[in-house]
Amino acid sequence: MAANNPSVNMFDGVLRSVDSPDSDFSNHQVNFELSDILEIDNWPVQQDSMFVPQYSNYAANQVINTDRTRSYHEEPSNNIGSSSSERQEVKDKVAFRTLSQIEILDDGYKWRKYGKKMVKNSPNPRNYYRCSVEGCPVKKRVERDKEDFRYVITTYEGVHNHQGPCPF
DNA sequence: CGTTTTTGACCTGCGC
DNA sequence: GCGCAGGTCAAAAACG
Repeated sequence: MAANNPSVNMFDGVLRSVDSPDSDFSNHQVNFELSDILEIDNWPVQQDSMFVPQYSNYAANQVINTDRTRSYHEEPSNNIGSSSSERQEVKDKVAFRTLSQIEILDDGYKWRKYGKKMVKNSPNPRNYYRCSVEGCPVKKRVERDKEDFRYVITTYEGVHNHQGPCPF
């Protein structure tokens, strides 16, 4: 169901964090250093905050394609027997697809891998990462697209507790 | 020597 | 209730 046409539009979609105007993502915008190959002008500049990961580690001839936009909130369905429901805040879960050879996308944060799993219906494993900063609930899930091995599907979950360790 | 990766085991939700 | 599939833990190895 995923449109496998990698050579067409560079930026088919943009990742934006809904309902989080001052999400931690917003102050984490980084300009791409790949302006040679990326048509920045085609970037569909959207409203409020959008999250532009930092692809500084990419080779110069890599093609970035942020394709999918998905974000939803996990709302409390029914808390059975949970008296002190720790339903503190909504969980931002965003997933996007990136055309890249490498899967470790340096987005400025430090991640610690805590699991790997082979998923059914896909020959590729799925890697589970967690933000190295203690107390930070952000998790990240990286897997290759089963249709196109050239794509990497990254799923962020949660909002960072801390200021992003921006090395620049 | 501290931090991260690796990897199998364990846990849990869900469908049958 | 059981089995499968996805998600997490944790101990040991690997790494810088």
